[in-house]
Amino acid sequence: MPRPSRSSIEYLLSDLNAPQRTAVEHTDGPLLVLAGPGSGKTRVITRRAVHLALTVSRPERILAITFTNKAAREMRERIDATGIGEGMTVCTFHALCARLLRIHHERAGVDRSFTIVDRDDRRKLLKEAVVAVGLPTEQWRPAAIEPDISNAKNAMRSASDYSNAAYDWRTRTIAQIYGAYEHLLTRTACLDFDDLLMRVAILLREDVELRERLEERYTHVLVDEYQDTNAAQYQIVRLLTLDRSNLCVTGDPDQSIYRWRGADIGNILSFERDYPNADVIRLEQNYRSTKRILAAADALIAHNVSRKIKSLWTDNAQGPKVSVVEHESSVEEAQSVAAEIRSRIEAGTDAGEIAVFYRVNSLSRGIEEALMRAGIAYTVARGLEFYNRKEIKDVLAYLRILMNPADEVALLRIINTPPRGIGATTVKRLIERAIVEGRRLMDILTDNRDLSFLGRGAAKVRGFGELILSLAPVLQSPPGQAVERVVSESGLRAMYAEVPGSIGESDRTPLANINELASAATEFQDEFPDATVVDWLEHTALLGDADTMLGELRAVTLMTLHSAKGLEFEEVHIVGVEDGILPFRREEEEADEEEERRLCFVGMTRAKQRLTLSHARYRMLRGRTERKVRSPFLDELPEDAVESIRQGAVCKSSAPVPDRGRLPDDVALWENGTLVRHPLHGMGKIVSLEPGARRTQVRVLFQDGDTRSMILEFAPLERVDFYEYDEG
DNA sequence: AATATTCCCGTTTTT
DNA sequence: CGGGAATATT
Repeated sequence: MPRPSRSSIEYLLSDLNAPQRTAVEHTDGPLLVLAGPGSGKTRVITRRAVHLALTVSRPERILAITFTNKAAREMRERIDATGIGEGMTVCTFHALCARLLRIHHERAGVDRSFTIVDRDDRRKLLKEAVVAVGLPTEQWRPAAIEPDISNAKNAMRSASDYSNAAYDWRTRTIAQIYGAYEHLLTRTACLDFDDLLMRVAILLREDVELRERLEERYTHVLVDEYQDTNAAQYQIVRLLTLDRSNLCVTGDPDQSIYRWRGADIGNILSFERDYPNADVIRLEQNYRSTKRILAAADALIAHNVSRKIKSLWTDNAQGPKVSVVEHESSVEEAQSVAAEIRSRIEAGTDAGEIAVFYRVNSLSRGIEEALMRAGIAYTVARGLEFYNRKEIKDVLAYLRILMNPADEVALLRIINTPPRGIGATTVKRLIERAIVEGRRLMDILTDNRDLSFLGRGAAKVRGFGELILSLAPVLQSPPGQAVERVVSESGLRAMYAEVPGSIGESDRTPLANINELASAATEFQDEFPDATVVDWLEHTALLGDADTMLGELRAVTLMTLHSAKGLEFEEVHIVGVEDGILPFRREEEEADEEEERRLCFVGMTRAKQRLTLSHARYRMLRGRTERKVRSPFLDELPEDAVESIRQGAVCKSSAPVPDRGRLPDDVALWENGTLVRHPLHGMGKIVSLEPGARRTQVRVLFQDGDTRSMILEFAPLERVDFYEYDEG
């Protein structure tokens, strides 16, 4: 370990302001860092970790916990860059818990080979639980009960706790389902995301010896985004720092936007009560936004009551006023945003520095259409991501079943994928047999016993059992090779080789995705040479959506206000700032006004230079045009930082948007082989053309060798003549 | 077993 | 309006 040299510590502190420096140099006892947006929080937390490692502790004895993989990775990289991070534990809550449960599975009472199930699988199991309890799944939809059970777990309430506290018909029924669900999880040796936290919280509470051992190991614990911790996470943190209290939490109550997921803003608000001798440091200088943007955001959030007062300030320029724009309709709003973006790009702003935020995903469609028409490249950061793709889940299911033979969800997923003639009836018989004999489904398949009760299906099932047995050794090989073998020997590769790939914006074929998964596994094994398949599976299970979406494309980014947290852009447009949308309100329900205000605050503070909030008088929602009223939040913004505009002004002053939303007149002449030019991809040739009701899907082979599919009505394609093509 | 059709439902989603 | 899932159809 390098000695704490004077120069390296000087270096750590050199570019920090006074409160940042105090936070970094603080070494003993509880510390709360209230960090406003853009105040250099990540810098502080990483420097602090390194500083501790250099002075009063050692890297191996420091634990830094984040919420997202992205944050963990970022912190890890920054720490590594100092050369002093080796051996430090930097990970997400969930990764930490998964690791602890894997190591201490016996004490925790979980199967050593447990599988971590994602939301889809959880819903499948929930559905099965509803059926098991004998209730109709239409009335007790898994998606509707899921939050109840998830919240219960986040609050560390077991099925029996829940049952005891049940107060009406609905909660009593859910208690039953919860019980059945837990039973299923145990039988299939699965844990959901919430279990990871709850189990560890309980383990630490009950197992004093283990708790003491862990606290002994980690002299200092750092927790990022503390405002988003739930009860289980609170317990874990608390129990890890019970004696020493060397706990540093950073966060911002004003950016707590996950209450609906169990986050308890009270955890950060009452930190000083929980840790009476806590020091509190406020990071109030903002390095991101202009004075006006900050003033507007600050005035908005000042309307909240449950918060800790901060006085945000910045040395940055005054900047242009924040625009509040009223439009007649949502269509005009979208067009106006597109026009504004276009002129900003023409003026030299990098498209990747521009973002459009909205409260609900359904608002993205209109924006997308307008951007398409204007020929502006964009990406939508949406929920459906890589690891949720069917083909990916198929591959992973094979590995899961090899690791955890009790994993019925995985087994049922692949028993007939690729199709091997094992139909619904056969599966049903197998399940019945498993229940009757009280054995695992998998054992019946692989025990090589009499399968004659299956009739015609017997041979197929036996074949499948043999396939699984023959694949078993891949668990011993490195992840990359394991994936490779599974993909080829299961027949998945052959199966997906024939699928042409989904039509739509994504040009990735399932096969390409599978290959990418294989290379991801190989990369993983290169990075961690000792890693097993089990390690890699765990890694993938804990990898979220947000991790894959961050493409470094030079495109305008569209995303929800929630996913905007932690990011920053030169120019931000927030659309649909209307009562009922932001703040969001459901019928018969009250809006959580303070949380919605925080959400708006988060969105506004993402902007560095320019910020526009817009609303429309009429908006098409769920196929109906609704009358909309501007959000009350808009009236909370200070007049001197804001400029209110009625739709006309902006639209007229900016250049008209070229309307590409129509087919070219000579579309009848467009056919396979037609030569085209695309502003981004250059010359190409149409290789397929499928007219649809509203859209004509074309695939174009470009000169760079790539084939891309696009919508003829919207794509900025130009027809070119043969001789031009030769020259180009 | 794969495809067509109808029906239902509708926030946000770090892991 | 549009996606997903459950059902109907060949």
